[in-house]
Amino acid sequence: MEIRRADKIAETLEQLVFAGKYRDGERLDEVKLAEQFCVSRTPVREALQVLVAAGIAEQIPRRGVFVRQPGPVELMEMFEMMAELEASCGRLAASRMTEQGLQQLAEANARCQEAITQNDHAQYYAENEKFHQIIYRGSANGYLEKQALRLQNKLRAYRKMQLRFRGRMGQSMAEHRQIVEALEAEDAEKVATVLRNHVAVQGEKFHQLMANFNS
Amino acid sequence: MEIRRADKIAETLEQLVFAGKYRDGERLDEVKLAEQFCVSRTPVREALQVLVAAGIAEQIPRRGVFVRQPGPVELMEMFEMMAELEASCGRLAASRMTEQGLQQLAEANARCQEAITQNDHAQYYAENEKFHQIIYRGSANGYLEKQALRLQNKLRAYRKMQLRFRGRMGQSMAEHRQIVEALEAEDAEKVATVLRNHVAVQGEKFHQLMANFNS
DNA sequence: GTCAAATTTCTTGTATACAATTTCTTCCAT
DNA sequence: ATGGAAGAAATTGTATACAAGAAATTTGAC
Repeated sequence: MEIRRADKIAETLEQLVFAGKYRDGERLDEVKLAEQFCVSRTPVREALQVLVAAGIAEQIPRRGVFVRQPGPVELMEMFEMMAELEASCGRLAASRMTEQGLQQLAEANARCQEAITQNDHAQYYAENEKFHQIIYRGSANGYLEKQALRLQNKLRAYRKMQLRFRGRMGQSMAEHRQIVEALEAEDAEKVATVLRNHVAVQGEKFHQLMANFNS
Repeated sequence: MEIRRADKIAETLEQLVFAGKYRDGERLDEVKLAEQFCVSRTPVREALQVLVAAGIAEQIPRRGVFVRQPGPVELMEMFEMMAELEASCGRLAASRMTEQGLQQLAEANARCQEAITQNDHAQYYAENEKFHQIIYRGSANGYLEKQALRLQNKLRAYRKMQLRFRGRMGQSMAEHRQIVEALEAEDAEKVATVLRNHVAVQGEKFHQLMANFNS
């Protein structure tokens, strides 16, 4: 798989954009990138098409493609949608999660806890993501799972910032336990509510402010 | 906008695939399409990239791109996600919908009713879609709105089948009124629940069957 | 000196040529 | 006949060449 150079370039560019290597509105020069990757313009152009289709960049005909970093409003919107998606996954998982899935959740939670006691942020992020991914999987809806994974990936860089707050990791763990309890009790509404709040955190109020401001 | 021939080709191909012009797994021949569209392979290839990125087709390196029509399982999954997205939109709209939005809903509903009395299916479909789109908009979350519109578009062809059942239009209208009432009462949970059931219809039970079957 | 029109340069979009790999066909041995 | 290897044909991926439009620069008029 992936003998195509264009795919590798697309992946690399995507990571670079997510890593904030390019500013919002910055033009992605085909010839420069071609030189940089030691290929012709053709595979570069195909890679750019992928970025455009993914909403990472915008194409203006006869002008070029420009990276599109989400502003604060769009970011809040994305977080809010993430919260809703997770709530949906949780609701469905409540009645569909297998015994095995619940066990995986417990294990992931244990590893989260361990990361906290060792104060290993990077490890916590990784295990926290896995915890949520298990819930996506638990929805037994492959399409929903895929969309949730996509958005989780898009928000990764920003989620890290948000979790730097003191004590957030500890509170997050407590919420994880609540989530697992609700899943074990198969209480769909509670799972959804707790998960939504867990992900949204301060997003809701911020967004309402924005919405009122715009309308 | 859209001076690029590749974009026009992508749009056309997308419509053709949605219209069921291509079977699942069918290969999209670059040279044939190039002839068909009277262009070289280059714009055709760019168009195919777009389809692949949109999940409409799949690319196997050095083999070609093949259309990927959703099977019954994936379709149910998509319908389920649509129901969840609509529920999310409705929940958020409950507290954010403007007076103007509510009025637009009433108008759309009136046009739906008129289409029913005239037994104009096509018109009903169109107005029904608008009704839901107003709710997406009402979520005051542009990102969520966009995703909802995307999925609505993807499911259009299949939704039409589903609504052919006798009496479905009438029941659908009754549910619409329930939704508007709940929105006016700003009862977020009720809006979400009614909308979810409105969209899901028979999907839930079918899917649980599948989920149990697979695990 | 400033503004505008024209020309030049640069960039994107498309066509074509070539390379690399896969698939199909043919031919031969068993 | 069947199975496999070798070669031919076809198809994708990439490079390069060309065309068309946009941006930049120059030139000229006032």
